[in-house]
Amino acid sequence: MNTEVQQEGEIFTQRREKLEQIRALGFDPYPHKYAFTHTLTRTVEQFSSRTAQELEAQPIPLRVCGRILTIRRHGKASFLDLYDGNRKLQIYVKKDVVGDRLWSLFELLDNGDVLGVEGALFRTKMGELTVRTDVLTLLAKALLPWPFGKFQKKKEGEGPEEVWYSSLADVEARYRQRYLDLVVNRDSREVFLLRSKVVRQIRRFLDEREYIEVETPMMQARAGGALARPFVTHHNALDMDLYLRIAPELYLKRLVVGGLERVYEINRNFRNEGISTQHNPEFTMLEFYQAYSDYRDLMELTESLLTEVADQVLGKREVQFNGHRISFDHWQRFSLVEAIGKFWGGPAPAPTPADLGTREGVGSALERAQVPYDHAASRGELLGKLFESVVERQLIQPTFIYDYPVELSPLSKTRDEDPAFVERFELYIGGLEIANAYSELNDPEEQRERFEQQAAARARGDEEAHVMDENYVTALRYGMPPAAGEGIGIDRLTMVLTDRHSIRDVIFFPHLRPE
RNA sequence: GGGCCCGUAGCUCAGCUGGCAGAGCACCUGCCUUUUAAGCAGGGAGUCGAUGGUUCGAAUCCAUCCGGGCUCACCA
Repeated sequence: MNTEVQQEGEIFTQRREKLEQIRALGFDPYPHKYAFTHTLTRTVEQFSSRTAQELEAQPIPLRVCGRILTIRRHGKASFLDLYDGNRKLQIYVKKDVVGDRLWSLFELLDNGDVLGVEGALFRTKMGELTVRTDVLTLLAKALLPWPFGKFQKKKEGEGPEEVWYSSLADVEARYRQRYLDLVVNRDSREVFLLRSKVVRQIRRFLDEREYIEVETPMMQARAGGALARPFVTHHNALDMDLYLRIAPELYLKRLVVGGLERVYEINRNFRNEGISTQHNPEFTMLEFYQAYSDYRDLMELTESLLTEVADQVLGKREVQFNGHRISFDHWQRFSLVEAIGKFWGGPAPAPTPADLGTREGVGSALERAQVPYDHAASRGELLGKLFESVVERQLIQPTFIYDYPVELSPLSKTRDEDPAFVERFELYIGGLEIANAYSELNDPEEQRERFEQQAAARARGDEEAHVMDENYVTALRYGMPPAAGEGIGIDRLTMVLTDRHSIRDVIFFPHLRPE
């Protein structure tokens, strides 16, 4: 949309003239506060069962406020609807009652204006709960028109009986002018209210288990803890480049070394990579660490956590996502190698664990699945590639995939039975990667070697390889208790719980303009 | 970055085999003191994303650019 054209437009000019007329009448179009007695939502919910007779016998005086949705003018008496983003309430304004001066003000009101109304409840002939206005107060004049659409009575069922349908459909406008979207698209508001509840329930769950919430640096001298390209910024006084963090992991584990045995952080990570319906350059991650535990404990914890979140936030354990019915009562677990065989979609027969035991075997499976791959890559890297292309999108029901190749996991502890693999799992729901967790590598010398291998990969041109972090190795040399840690993508989890298919629909202000 | 699609009134869109720029909602004026998608009567509103080209004539055809959506690749 072109904001300049809109602001030079006819409606804007008309409304500015009305604003001047309002001032000329002696009203402040932008007063400081309004002492309401009831929210619109509370008014509707509390008094919706009162009959006309009850309201007449026992008048309920109140002051309410909200945004004007529509005005139905009838000469010397009019109706308007106020809206608080949740419920709307009808207001009746009668010239005889409010007097000439307030009536003149009323005549200068438009939809979108924020209004306070003092009066008493009654029911109209048609039975609608309505405030009969004694005093009306303009609380904020809207100079630009709101894209309110039509409204429609909802049929039988849950939720408010009326639903407003927005005429704001343009996707870019919905993101750029989220404030409009939040008011006119009821669904949008509900997504963000639900997201807030998800975060609150996660905090409650972890707090109940003796976790403490912490904050670690967003700007780091080395961007570690994940395999991704960072954003670079510059500190002028120190004259040094700093990186926006790609993960808080290495700092959280330093805290575990420091005796904070259960820590979590819910905060932003920044990754300088592609933008898609599943990726925003900044995204919110829950990351938590639990000492004296391994990744299997975290699988249990994750099941409990997400089941409780579903219970508390949705009130049920089933959710519709992308045309699938997802149940938080049925959790599956497969090793990565197992999953490749089970979900194999290429020509029969599916590769067996033995087939996948060699680099050549994995390479031939990739060829049969017609997946192009780097022939210089190691077996573990090829396994990861094969898993992503063959299995990932098929993981609709909550599924843990465990035991990842060591090459892909420089911070994870290897399995005792097979050091080519690490104790790591990822959780998939609805085809989305929701969580990533592992038993933390706490052997400082092995960690140092892993970093060196990553440094070698980086030297070969892999920009996403992990950087060496001597300082972190030093922390491990003081002895980190055995621990397991996990990251859960809050944005993606919200997508699943709200049936949104773009990450932009669960972030208030998503990044919009790619290069 | 590749592929496909889109950009016309404040909003949602039609018009696109070239020939006076349209509809609904919103807005303005008038009437209307229990309406509720209020009603009735009248009216205003556009750099057709931008630039260049073809043409007697371009919203329409061509090229380039800008912005957006979906999708593939990389990533969580």
